[in-house]
Amino acid sequence: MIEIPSKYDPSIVEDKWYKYWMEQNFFHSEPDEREPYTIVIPPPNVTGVLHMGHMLNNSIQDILVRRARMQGKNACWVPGTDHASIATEAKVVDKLRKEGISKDDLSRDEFLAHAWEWTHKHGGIILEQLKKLGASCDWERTCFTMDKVRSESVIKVFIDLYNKGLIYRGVRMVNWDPAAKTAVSDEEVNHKEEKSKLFYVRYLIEGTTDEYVTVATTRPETILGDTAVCVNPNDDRFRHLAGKKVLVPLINRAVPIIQDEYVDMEFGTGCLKITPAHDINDYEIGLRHQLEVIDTFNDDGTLSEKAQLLVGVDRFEARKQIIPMLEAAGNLVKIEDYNNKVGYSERTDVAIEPKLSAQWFLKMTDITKPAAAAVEDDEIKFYPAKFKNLYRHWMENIKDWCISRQLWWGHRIPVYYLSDGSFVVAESDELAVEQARIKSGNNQLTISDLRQDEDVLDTWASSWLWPIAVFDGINNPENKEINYYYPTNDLVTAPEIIFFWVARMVIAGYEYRGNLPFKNVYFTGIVRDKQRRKMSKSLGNSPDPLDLIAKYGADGVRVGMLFCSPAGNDILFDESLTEQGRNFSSKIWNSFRLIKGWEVDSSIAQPEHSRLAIEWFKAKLSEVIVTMDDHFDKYRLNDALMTIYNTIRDEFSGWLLEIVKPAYQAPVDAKTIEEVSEIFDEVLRLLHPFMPFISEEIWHLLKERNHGDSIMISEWPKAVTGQEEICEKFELIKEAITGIRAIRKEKDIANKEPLQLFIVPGEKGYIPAYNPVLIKMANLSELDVTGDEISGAISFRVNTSAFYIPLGEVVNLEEEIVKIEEELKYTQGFLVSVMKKTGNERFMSSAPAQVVELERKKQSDAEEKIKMLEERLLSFKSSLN
RNA sequence: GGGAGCUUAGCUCAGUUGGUUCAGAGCAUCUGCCUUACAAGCAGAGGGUCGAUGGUUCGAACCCAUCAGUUCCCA
Repeated sequence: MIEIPSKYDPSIVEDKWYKYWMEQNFFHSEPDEREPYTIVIPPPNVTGVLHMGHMLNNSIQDILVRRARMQGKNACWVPGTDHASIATEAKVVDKLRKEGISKDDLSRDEFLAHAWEWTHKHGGIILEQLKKLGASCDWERTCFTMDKVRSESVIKVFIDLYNKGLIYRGVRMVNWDPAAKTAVSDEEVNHKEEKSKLFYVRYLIEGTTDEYVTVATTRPETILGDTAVCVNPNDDRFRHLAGKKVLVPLINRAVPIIQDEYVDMEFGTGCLKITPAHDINDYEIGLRHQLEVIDTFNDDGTLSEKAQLLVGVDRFEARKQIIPMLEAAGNLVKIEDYNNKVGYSERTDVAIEPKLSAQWFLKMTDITKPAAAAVEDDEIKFYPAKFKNLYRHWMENIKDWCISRQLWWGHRIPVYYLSDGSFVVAESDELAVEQARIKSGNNQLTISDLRQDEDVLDTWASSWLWPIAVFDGINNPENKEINYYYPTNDLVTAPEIIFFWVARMVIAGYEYRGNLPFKNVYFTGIVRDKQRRKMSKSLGNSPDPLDLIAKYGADGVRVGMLFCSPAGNDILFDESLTEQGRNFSSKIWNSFRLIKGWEVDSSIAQPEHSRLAIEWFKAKLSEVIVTMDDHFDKYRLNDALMTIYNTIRDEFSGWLLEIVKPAYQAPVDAKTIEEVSEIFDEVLRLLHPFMPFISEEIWHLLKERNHGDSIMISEWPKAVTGQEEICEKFELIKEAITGIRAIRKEKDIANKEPLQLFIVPGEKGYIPAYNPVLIKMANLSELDVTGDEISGAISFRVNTSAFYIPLGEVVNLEEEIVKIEEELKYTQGFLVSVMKKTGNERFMSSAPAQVVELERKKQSDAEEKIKMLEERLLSFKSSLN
């Protein structure tokens, strides 16, 4: 026999089996006649490293994929990475800066060479880390959002949308990130409440020497770009100013006083300065009144030449410096404290500057319609469903999507400008030249006469195609793979990217496949620490997942994370959870060691108690399978895990193995060991999706397997129906055993010491056939069924049967009486509550028949039990006298 | 300001179309055990007016209203 180590060592076992699975090519999928089951990974940033959020998210995907595979489906989990334009570009810029190289000194191609070098060096580390977790991805299918196929897909889609008239170029107020020097989408702006100041500044009315209007502003540095002052036309206070002009402080530019209902008469002074270049509302007012737009900022957030003053000074520094200047000029009236909301860039965390610029937009109003309906009608199901509301709200308030970014790392916009400012849109330089020649009528045009748009596309403009593009469904819409694997089944992601990614994938799915991209979306929560703080590098509260795996095993970490994570709820992670996971591994391992250590004697017959226990456990297992399948169907993975956790710990180890366990150093019969091994096999299969490694290890040790066998391709167990009665009966035996254990503990009687048991059977609660189990588990020397009252015995009841353990003088009769009186009181109270219903005509007539039947049964049971208790009480009392 | 959600045991959460005295799980706590698989364990136990108030109903943790607290999203 193989030597079984007393401690389970996950590190050796996990590496061994992952290697085996890879060698056997178990993760790889090809289209065939089986039902497909597909998941595409939410591609992590190519240069990212694994964090706790990835651990949770990918554990869940692996659980789903592994179960589907065991169910006989053709499971395919496509891995890959995202080029993450802003994040990656920022990292590369940072790295170059540390080397003393400024991005501004590099050409586009030089910079991209650095970026690719960085990508090749750090790219894909995260995918290697996922292997440690046990992720059963089809690695042969690994994709990257900027590889050849995906890039071609993105460009093709841009051109297609442009040709459909859905993409347009427009000068708009965008969210400008002065650190990254790019526009970002509305979704990438976080608003934060801030304590700031409200500055009251007075503007001299032109043609007077001492008449002023006073405005209130939080951004005095933008005064230099003012092109009007605005009041509400209904505001009597300012009626006399109509048609006049004021002088902008410090620079004395004359600007008109205009009237617009936008102005809130209650706020500030009721008089608003208008800076169309630097505020979205001002911009719109400017459009209405045909105001001049003066952009006083550079791309990096410093003041530009047009500001005239403080040129080159950063916007925040300029705010500080302009105050004393205004004061000196006599324009500052007062300063108040004020709370306002400021937008910050999600990527760089600097304050967003509203800025006018030419950008590319995708019209969203029409193409979102099928996508909105799909979720609304539950064609795509969200788990938990509450996120439907969020999705609907966004869809209903959708704005055009700014898809251009002023970056180099990404998919360059396939727009080529001619010298006259017109442009063509084309997939390649060659095609662009061809089109440009037609457009201009000049056949001599070459690529050097064209200038390609400098901008790249928003990262999400590639990831929204992900479920299609990984199967090359954009470039080759009729290929075998896309037709087989698409639509995918489940998407596992975070609610925070429901707009960025989920919604847009649905939109793209309908636009390019005429079909949904996935059927179910499982939203995981955010991994937080015990104090509910988000896990982050800067807080240092995030453990390194690989350290955790090394310490507790991947299996331990997987279940540890899942223990506390119902769908959509944040998970409050604590290392004690992984500890619990590891302890569970240990428990399973020891159960295995126990049965493996038994000596088998094929000459002995199977004891009755073993037969009964095995019969029961098989029945129990059917119930467990039904429960687990139900949990899986509802995506309640933590409940499914909890079910198998309790089954293994309590039912399998605590009851089954304890019952069939032979006496010390005694052998076990062949039938029992055979059946228990089969049961163990089945239990391990139910466990496998959650704990792939230890289940595989024990599965192989359990019996002789062939090379190429694996639990991961074994069959997911199926339930047998009609097992309820066996389970119910067995629960009564457990109750009796527990009752005896409680007495042992109360009276301090060691388990070794055999006890006598007398039973006064009632209609329910005692089943003679199970005596062998009772005798073994309660360590009984004698079991007698009697009609007589037992004196000097301590008693308890299961249903209407009474159990007595004679203990002579130890027994305190009065205590027994008190105990019975309490039970009686409880049961009587119960009966009263039941009779309230059965005695109520309206209940009897209006409640469903099933409920009424149940109540009747409750009533008769309770009445019977009361009768029994009263009899006992009477006889106890008489023996007391 | 607009929208959505949440409030159940010390903690994290279940509680499926109202129907067992329905108040539940895991963890934590307490008690007793190193019982020859497992102390990373076993056997037991305690603990909640289901945020508050009112209403609907034969019946409410569940449905409705109001209030309080709290979280998130959007502007």
